[in-house]
Amino acid sequence: MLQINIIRDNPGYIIERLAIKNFKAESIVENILQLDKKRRELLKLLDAMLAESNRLAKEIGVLYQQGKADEAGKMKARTAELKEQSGLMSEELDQVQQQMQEELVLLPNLPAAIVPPGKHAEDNEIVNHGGKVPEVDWPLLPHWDLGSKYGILDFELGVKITGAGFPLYRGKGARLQRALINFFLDEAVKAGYTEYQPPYVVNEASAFATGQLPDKEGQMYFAPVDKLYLIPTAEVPITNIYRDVILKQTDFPLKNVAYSACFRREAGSYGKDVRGLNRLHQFDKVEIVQISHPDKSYQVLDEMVEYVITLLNKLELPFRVAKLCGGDMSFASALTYDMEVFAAGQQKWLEVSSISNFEAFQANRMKLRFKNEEGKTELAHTLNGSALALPRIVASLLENHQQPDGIRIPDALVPYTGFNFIN
RNA sequence: GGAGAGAUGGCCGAGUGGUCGAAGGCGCACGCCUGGAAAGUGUGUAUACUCCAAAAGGGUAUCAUGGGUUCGAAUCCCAUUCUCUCCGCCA
Repeated sequence: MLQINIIRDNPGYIIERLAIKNFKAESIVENILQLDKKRRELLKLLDAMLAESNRLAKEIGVLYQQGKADEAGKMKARTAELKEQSGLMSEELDQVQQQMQEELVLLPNLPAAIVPPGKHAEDNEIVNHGGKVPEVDWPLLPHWDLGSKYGILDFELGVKITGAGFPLYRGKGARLQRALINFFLDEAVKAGYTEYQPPYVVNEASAFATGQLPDKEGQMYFAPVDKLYLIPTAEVPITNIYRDVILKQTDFPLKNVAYSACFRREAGSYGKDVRGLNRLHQFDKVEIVQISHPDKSYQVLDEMVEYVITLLNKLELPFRVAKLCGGDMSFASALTYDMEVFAAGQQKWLEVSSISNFEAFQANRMKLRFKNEEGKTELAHTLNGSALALPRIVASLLENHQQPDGIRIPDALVPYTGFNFIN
């Protein structure tokens, strides 16, 4: 959520910047400014009324103490009148404030200055790449074929037990999952992140704070009896640690990492993009979250991208890094880098991590602040990214490291798997 | 699930209708003291919105949350949520 004072001070700038995200903000900004003006007018009147009310109440108290009950009684008429008026006015104010809030949550975050203009993924800028795409003279299989060939992945069984998008991992396939989770967590801890084990279900307030509610409600699994949501990412519980918190400057940088299963309904997904492990309803992910001083957040973002690159290098996967264009960025992000790995069996690039700086956008919504040099409270910046999401990493690992007679495990992972070949 | 007790500032804790945004203590910040530190001592120390060109200063709201009674609520009433204790159940 954008801060109202920024909109008030420079509405033209907001409209201009949001155009980079192909978002037409004119009418919303106009509505917000009007509502804000109305709100402040009402607030001024209401406060004056309440102030008078408070003053009279005190005077009446003094009169009673002095035994002047009849004088006090006369003043009560005025307070009753004030009470009725202020009641009506505060209802009106609530309404205006709610309307303003509804408009405010419609505005996406402003893109950072270096975000390239553009409409689609094709307009993204590739800013880095590495690793080698395998060149072999035998046919490379997609991971779903490799999965059944070596008995490590079972999609049909998942359909029987739960439904599409809930595969089972078996034998070395299951052990590979466990190894990757531990590998990612250990690497993050070595890089200075604090490990957390969060709840997998969250309440409404948490889902709202990270922006899943109200508009992405349909994307989450929901347990109505207890009004709890299954998390779509560990970002939700981990970022919510800091909801309604005022940090000290010395708390920065806050670096957290968490493994969790992630649950996504993926309503509306279909077709070839959802084949195999490419898109699932339940998957494993290790997520990194940083809370940063506003002056440092872009430095932190670069650091996070560099960190994920080291992971991809250790897994010996061909990758590329894209700086997202305005049109491809998410609602809350100010700058996003997508990390993609090449899946040689499908001949496709798969997104395995999306690392974003949200600046103060999330922090504003969940009131995450810190005391700055002058002792004033100021919004902190939040950042997060996958490091990494397992299914597409597994897909790419299987497809790129396949041999005619099995699948090679990269050296960095062997201490975690306990084996170096799947056949 | 049943019965009972409770929820006050960063923390502990006082406060049962007015002078209470809230005693006292701890913590923290700054100063004094000291060669330096500790101890001691003094001062300060919630958040949001808003008025004012800004600073200074003022107003309003907030004692779990929402509603009610009252001229006036941290204090009384109702509902909700959460915590603790005991009983039951249980990996």
